[in-house]
Amino acid sequence: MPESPESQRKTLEERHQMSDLERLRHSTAHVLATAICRIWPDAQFAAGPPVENGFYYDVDLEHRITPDDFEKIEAEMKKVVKENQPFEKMIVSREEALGMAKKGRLAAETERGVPSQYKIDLLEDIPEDEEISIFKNGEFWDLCAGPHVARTGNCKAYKVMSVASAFYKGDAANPQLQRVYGTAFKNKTLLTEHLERLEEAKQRDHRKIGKDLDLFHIDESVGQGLVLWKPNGSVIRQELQDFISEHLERQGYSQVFTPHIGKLDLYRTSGHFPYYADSQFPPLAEREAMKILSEEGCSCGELSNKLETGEVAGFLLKPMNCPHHIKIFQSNHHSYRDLPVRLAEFGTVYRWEQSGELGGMTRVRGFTQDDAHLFCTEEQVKDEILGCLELVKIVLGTLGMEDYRVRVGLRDPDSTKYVGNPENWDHAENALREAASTLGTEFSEEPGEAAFYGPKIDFVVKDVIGREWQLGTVQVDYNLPERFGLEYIGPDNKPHRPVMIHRAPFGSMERFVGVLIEHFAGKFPTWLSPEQVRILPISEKFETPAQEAYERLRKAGVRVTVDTTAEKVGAKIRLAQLARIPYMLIIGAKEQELNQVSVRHRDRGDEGSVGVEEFVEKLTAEIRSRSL
RNA sequence: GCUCUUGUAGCUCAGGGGUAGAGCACUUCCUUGGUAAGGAAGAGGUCACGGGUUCAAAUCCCGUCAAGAGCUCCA
Repeated sequence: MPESPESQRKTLEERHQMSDLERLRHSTAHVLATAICRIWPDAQFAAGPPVENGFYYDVDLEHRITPDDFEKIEAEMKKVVKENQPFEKMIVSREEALGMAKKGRLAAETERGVPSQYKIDLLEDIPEDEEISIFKNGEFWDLCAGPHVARTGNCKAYKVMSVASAFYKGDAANPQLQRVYGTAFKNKTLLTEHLERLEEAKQRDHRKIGKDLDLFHIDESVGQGLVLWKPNGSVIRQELQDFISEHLERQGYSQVFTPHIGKLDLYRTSGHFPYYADSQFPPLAEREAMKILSEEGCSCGELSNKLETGEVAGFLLKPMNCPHHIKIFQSNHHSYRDLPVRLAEFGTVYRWEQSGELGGMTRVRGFTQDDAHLFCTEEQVKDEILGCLELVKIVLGTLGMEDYRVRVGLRDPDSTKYVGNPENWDHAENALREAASTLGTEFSEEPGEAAFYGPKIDFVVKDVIGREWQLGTVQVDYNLPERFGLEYIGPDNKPHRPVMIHRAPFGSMERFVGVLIEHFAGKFPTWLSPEQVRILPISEKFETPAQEAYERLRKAGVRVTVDTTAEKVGAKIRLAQLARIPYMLIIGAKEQELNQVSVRHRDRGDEGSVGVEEFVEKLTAEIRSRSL
């Protein structure tokens, strides 16, 4: 995640550890600023750091920079590079720096009538004991701690990528600046390679592949962020559910089903309402109450107030499954001998995500979690967490997703959004930390990433554009058992409070499948492929043997079709390839005579001909083993 | 939610003040073939929606809705 440098100020020491590439990109950011400054001298610059795939510079400017301007900016950058200006560092006192900023001399080529306002502000953020430096390239002077490459001539492989807006210092209360993104590499070859990679990544985008392969559809008239799973996508989802269900069975889970709504009071108890009302769909008021209120001429605002205070009863589309599962747990008395109780449900939840956040399947407003809640004793917590982690590892391993990172989300000591007592938090955080250390994978502890009710372990993967997505998650919760007054009877014949664990190995089916589409670039392993085999008769004459092979495969439970169109095999193969179908069976005179089929694999190509029985045997073994 | 960009056939896109165009997909016919595109004909669109300007709007302006990128957010 590109952090804004202001909010996460780097120490000078950290800055000097900048890699060569970061240094180059940082310098190229200065070249960009120099160019922009020459084209629009009234430009006011804020910060311009290197980021994961390049750099950006934030600029406040009357003129709206559009992609049409990129060529002009790049041409001006080229001149700056050609001038081969040395980057010179000058140590100045705070007063000198402030003086320059007031004359508009910072992030500029000359003194200007107006002060360099953002630089003045940034100056204030520099700690008293830190040295203040100006970096000059040619006439362009900028407040900057460096480090830089030797000369602008080193920055010869760059590209202005995009322009977007960003809040100054990442705070929505601040003015919005234009953030110009660029990238830079040591040489043109590396730059070209990078651009090609980006182009490839575009081809893997789950929104594109989802359309090409008919996996899902999002319809304007249904609503933003509400995914319609088409038949092909549904096959994948169902296969994933069956897969995980086998492991749930093995691990002693019980499957449950619960409705999509619950009374507001339920969520008052859980703390989700009205505390998180902004991120929920608005409540549904009861019909009778609505009628009375409308007769009284009650406004929407009043209604929503009455719903919040509880004067009017209503229901909420569930933002989480936990309260329902808790009520299942509470519907029986539990002995310590019953624990752990593990309740699993593919539970659909609804959250009112900001419109600007929605995208494809990875950020949606209605989604199905492969959810479960474990109710256990304090002593069982650790083993149960390990069981959950095992599940996540099985999921990621089976799908060949190796490129993930593990994040232990802890509470932010400075925030007040967390509920529950600090002692329980310490317990829970320690339990997770211990469990994470048994993973055999590196993990990072990140304060502030905890859920409001407890700490968690997240498995985070990147999508094609480098954005990170939380998939699998395991969360320890001491809070909800407290709020709902959960208990079990211990060996001492006294009531005790159980601990709750929330976990979802996939996270949500929508997000997981979205990421999975990109992971496989649409080439799902056979067991997940919506269409596993397509039979391609060479001409109409061979439709009978094709039909026989089809029936045989159907009987074996294979998802198979026959392409009977009046096309040549070449065309049929092309379509099957585009549909990423794992196996094509070609049947012509030769095969008919030998009672065989010619096997073509989408990646391995022609694999020669075999008898149908033999093919069915190998294929079903491949599917059963869920091999990659 | 904010800023910018975009919205034309099922898909990918061209065009652009004088009432619509290509390729693919679709339908029908011809072709009966050997590992990534055989041929012909046909059908398909209130140019996202609602206003405004104009003799005339798909085209210009405003609003709404939706999508994309980034920011903010994400129990």
